[in-house]
Amino acid sequence: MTPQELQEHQLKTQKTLQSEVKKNKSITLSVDCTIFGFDNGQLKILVIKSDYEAYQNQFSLIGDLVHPNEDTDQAAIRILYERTALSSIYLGQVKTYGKVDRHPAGRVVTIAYCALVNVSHYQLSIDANELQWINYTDIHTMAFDHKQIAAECRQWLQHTVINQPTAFYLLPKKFSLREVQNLYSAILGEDLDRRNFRKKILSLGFLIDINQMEKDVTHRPGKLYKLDTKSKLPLASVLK
Amino acid sequence: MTPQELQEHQLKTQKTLQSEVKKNKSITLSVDCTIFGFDNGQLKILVIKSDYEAYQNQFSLIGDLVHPNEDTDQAAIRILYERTALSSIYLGQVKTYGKVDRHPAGRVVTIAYCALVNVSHYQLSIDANELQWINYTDIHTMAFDHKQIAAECRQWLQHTVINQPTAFYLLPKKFSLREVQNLYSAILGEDLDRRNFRKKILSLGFLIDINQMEKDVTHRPGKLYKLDTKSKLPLASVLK
DNA sequence: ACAAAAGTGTTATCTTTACACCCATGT
DNA sequence: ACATGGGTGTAAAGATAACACTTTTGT
Repeated sequence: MTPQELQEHQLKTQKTLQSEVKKNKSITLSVDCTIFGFDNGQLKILVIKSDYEAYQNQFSLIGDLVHPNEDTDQAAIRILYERTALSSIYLGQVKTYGKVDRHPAGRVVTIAYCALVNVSHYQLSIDANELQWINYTDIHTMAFDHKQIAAECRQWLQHTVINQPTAFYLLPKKFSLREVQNLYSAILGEDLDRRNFRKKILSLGFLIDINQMEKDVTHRPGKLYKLDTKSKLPLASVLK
Repeated sequence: MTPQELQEHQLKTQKTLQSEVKKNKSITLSVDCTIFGFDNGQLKILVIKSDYEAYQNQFSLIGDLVHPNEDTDQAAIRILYERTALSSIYLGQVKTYGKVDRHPAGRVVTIAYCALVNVSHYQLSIDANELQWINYTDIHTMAFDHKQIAAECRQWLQHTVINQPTAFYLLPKKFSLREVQNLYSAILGEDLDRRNFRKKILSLGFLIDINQMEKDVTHRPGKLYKLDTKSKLPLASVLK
C-alpha cells in the first residue's frame, strides 16, 4: 500500500466505523494494538489523533474492526502492516476488553495486542497517516479505555522481556550493551546496576560479540553485539 | 435457578446456538470457561458432552454466547453461576481464540476464562446438566479447540498459583499442609520436597494455624490451617 | 584537561536445594 | 507390630545485590 492508499483506507475506516457498528445489532469485534518503539532512550508508543467528537484531541491506539473472514491474529498483523509496512515484528495478544459501554459508537469488544517494532526500520507514512510516536511516560489521557489498555500492555511487556529475549525487537540489529540496558531500564521503569546487568545478560548466552565498535559517539565506543539467531526467539506465537 | 430451569436453559442454548450463529452475518462472541476443581488428590475440570454431530461423545468446556448488553466478564460470571450456582469463585480471563474456522457453526470468537471452584461446596445440578468432573490428566481429545484452550488455562493456572495465593480457592476453608502440597503438586505437575514446601508456604505468611487437627485420617493427624483473610487475595479482577 | 561512558571482580546476603530421623495415630 | 504420613534442621550450592577504579575516545 502506498501512503495515499493507506490514508484513504484509514479515512474510510474511521468514518465508516461508527455506522458499521450502529447497524450491527449484535457485537462488533475490533483489534487495538499498543505499538511500542524505543528511540532516544525513551519507550514510545505509536498513536493517532482520535476523530471522535467525545475524544477530540486525544490520542488513541491503532486499531480496526476484525473482518468476518479473518483470523483475529491476522487482523492484528494486517493493522500493523497497514500502518507501519513492517511485517517482521513481535506481536502478542494481551487481553480482551468487553465492557458494554466502553465505546461510544455501540457494542464494540476489542482484543488488545502488543507489538514491538524497531523504530530505525520504521520510516514510513507517518505524516500521511497523522500517526505519531509519543513517550510512554508522557501519556496522561487517551480516548476510550485506551489508557488502561496501554498500561496493561506495558505490564505485559515487562513480564515478557524478563522471561524471554523479546526486547531486542525494539533495537537495531547491532547494538551496544548500554543500549540494551537503557531499553530494559525504560521498560521496567527502574535503574539497573551496570556491572550486574552486563554479567547477567551476557551469561544468558544469546548475545554474540560481532567484533565491531560503536561509531560517532562522543565518548569511548563500546562493543557491538547481535542476537544469536540460533537462540530461537519465540517469534510471536501469532506469527507462526 | 432451579436444576429444572437450568436444564431447560441449557437445552435451549445448545439447540439455538447453531441457528443464532448462522443468521448472524458478522462475528459471534462467546465465553468458554475452564473450571478447575481439586478432589481426591487430582486436578479436575468440569465438562459437558458436546451435542454437535461432528464432536459426538467428546467433551467440551462450559460456555455460552455473550449477550449484546452484557459485559464479557459478566457473561463469565453468569455462565459459572448457571452451572455451579457458586458465585464465590476465582475467575481470570486467559486468552481469546479467533481463528475463522474454529467453530463448525460459523464465525465464533471465544474468550477463554479460567475458574477455580471448591468442589466440596459444589454439589448442585450436575446430574440435571449432564456435567461431569474429569481428571485433567485423562483428557485426550475435546470438542472444537477446547483441548488447546484447557491446556492454556492450565498453564495460566500454573503461573497464577506461583505468584499469588489463588490455589486456595480449590480447597475447603480448613486444610492441612499435605493437602496444600498435593494441590500444588497436581497443578504444577511435579513432586515437591515436603520440608522445603512447608517452610516456603508458611514463610509467605498467609496461612493461619487454627489449632485444630485433621480427623478421620488413617495416620497421625496434621494441623489444620486457614487462609489469612487480611492477606487480601486479589479476588479476581473480574469480580471486583 | 576534561567529560562521558566502557570495561572489569569481589564480597556479603539471600534463596534454593538436598537430605533423614523420630513421632502420633489407626489397623 | 506395622503402616502411614506428621513434624522438624542443617549444610552446600547458586543467585542476587552492592559497590569503585582504570581506560578509551571526542571535544
